[in-house]
Amino acid sequence: MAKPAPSDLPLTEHLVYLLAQANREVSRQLDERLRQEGVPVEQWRILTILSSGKGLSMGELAEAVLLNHPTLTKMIDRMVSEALVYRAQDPKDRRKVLMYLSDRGKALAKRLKPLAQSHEARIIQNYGDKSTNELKRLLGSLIERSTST
Amino acid sequence: MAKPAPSDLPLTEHLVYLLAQANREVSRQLDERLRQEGVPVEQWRILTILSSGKGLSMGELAEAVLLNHPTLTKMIDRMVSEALVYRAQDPKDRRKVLMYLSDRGKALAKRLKPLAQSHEARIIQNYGDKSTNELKRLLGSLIERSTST
DNA sequence: GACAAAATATTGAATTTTCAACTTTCTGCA
DNA sequence: TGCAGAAAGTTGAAAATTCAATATTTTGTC
Repeated sequence: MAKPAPSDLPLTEHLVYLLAQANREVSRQLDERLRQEGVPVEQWRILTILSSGKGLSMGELAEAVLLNHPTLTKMIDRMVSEALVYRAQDPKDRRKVLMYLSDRGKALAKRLKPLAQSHEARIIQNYGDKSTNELKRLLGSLIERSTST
Repeated sequence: MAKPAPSDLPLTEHLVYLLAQANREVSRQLDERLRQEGVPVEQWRILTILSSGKGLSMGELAEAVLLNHPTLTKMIDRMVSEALVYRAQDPKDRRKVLMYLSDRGKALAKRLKPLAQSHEARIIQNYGDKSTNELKRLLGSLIERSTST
């Protein structure tokens, strides 16, 4: 038998472990860059997604930035107190809160963009354009299958 | 130009985002299974890696299970109080602490094994053997490049 | 139209994680 | 040998996250 039975899979060969390890490492590298602006990766995601200018509800935002609702609420509280974002009530559905970037938030998002860009570029440079794209493709389709089922 | 400049990359196409998303989703699925034994994913990693029987120092363990030192110390404190693991001083280097599984820990690790195995099997079943292996290969080599530089 | 159930977001308490500082032991070198 | 600095692990306080419970608004149904 060439491959060990799945039950004998060492920790480091589980997909769930490899994903955690790769995520940790790559996030840490981005974090290092963002640190010069004092922004954690989660806030970078929030700032980036809100950059489109379209107001997002807390629910949509939580989903998009991969945070649970209460965690997001508190992170947004912090960002509001730093005047990076603001809340507005959705006129169509008054249960909803729509989030927008303030001018300060927009300016910060703009400063962050080249940092994230150079991070991505560095990965591509080290790892290869082809591998990177193939990896992204596989991750995308894994996510698609996972979140639907 | 077929591809947008990297600076225009939407959030969801950044590698760092795709990794976070895939990790979150796959970890959540494993977590669901482990929940029946009341074990968080991090403790599953600890129990699994210590299953070999070889004592690991806190430093080695932290590295292996992707946790910072103080976080690991406190998680081990909890596991010690549940009598799943125990500490022993390394006779070769008295600064070091070697961690081992107790009988209770070994029994728990044994019960967890099929849960993790069936999780992995389910991914392979949904996603395909070929894609899964290719994804693992790419993640492995990304990690290799990332952690060395 | 009224009311039960669902959807949205927040809150407060408890748990967990992180950061910086500390203790102990070991290593290298004068 | 003795001592300065490095390595390993822990600790306490502060910060962040999570869970369960709550408040408000909307939806669907009779």
